[in-house]
Amino acid sequence: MPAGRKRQGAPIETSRREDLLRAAARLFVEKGFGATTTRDIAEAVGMRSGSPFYHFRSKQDLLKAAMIEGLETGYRRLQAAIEGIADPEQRLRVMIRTHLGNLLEGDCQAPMLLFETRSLDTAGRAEIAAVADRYQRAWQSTLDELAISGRLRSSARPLRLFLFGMLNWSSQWYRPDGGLSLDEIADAATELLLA
Amino acid sequence: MPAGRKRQGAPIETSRREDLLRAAARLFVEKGFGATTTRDIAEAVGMRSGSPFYHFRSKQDLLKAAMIEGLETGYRRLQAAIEGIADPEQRLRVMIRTHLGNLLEGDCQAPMLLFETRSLDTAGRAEIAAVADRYQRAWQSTLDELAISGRLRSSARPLRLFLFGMLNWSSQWYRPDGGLSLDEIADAATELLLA
DNA sequence: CCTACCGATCGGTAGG
DNA sequence: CCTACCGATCGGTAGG
Repeated sequence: MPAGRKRQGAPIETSRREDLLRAAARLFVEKGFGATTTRDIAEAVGMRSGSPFYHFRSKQDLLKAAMIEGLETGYRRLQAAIEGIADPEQRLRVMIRTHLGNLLEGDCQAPMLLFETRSLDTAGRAEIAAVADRYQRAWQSTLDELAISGRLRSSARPLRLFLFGMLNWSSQWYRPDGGLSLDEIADAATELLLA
Repeated sequence: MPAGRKRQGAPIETSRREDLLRAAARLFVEKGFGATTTRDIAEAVGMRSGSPFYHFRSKQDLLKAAMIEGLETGYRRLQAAIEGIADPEQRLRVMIRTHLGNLLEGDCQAPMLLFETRSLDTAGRAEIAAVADRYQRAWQSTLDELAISGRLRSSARPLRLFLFGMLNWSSQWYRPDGGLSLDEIADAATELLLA
């Protein structure tokens, strides 16, 4: 039986809701949305089976909330990282490194975004797409800037998609102890793109 | 009610088993393994709920069989496509194009391989990894050949991983009517890698 | 491959 | 947030 249950009232644990979001993200990535039960999630944070529904209306709602929170965190980090960087080459390098950080150092919310959008219902998918669009626009504008001044290796259309492929796929093979640091990966990807 | 059920004995439908494999692959990609029921799969080929278990011992078994079949088909196509191509640059180009074909023109078995290995049990995962290894080795040897003669843009370690990222990620954005053909994607990816 | 069925599990709720 | 619970669904099986 879970020994970690605490009395209420201790001000040290403010946000059980966020505990649920993080546990859900991790489990959805590990086992998939369909194979994760709301009981798994409850148990992961030391709750009883019915209690997640005090915080979220449904399992779908939990998925959607975790995704939106992940996207907004990632976007905030990206904006903070590139603030004030005028040179587009340097800005791209920082964006790539930050994106890898979002993906590989976070709490699984970014990988979940990549591989569980199919589990969202139609309404949720539209909501996510709107938030994701902001993230994409930041990239497109930096890439456009580089393309205009001829500093990209190729201005062909699929370049941005190739870049996201390279970076996002790393969530499938990256291991923290794998002998390849995030900085090294970021540098190699940047070099491949720049002329 | 499904109108498509047929009497047995007509020699035209030999392989109900393969129908199941194809339907399962498509559904696993669309909804995920956990969210797909064996009833969904049965219905997709016009069977009753219990009948898939005449062909496969379990849902896990169905997943494993579909993956192994997909891998072997893909490997056969790759070998057939590069047979007799001596120039490694041209060979790489053909491999890339063939891989995209496996991924985007097949019957969903390749995309399933990319995104549902987590749903396999440990034994199945090991079995798949062994078959997948053969596929990877074909790539590595061509890339090595190019690296030695200095024809790769970068000989850094993550290059093969970047390449698979670019290609595999296309299963997330490619649309047959999207104005970008498989040949164009393949050419763009090849150019990005070659010096 | 169908019929008929079982035990287990799951998302979700009422009431406190 | 827990207790206690419900209806529905699911993977799988026996017997033909």
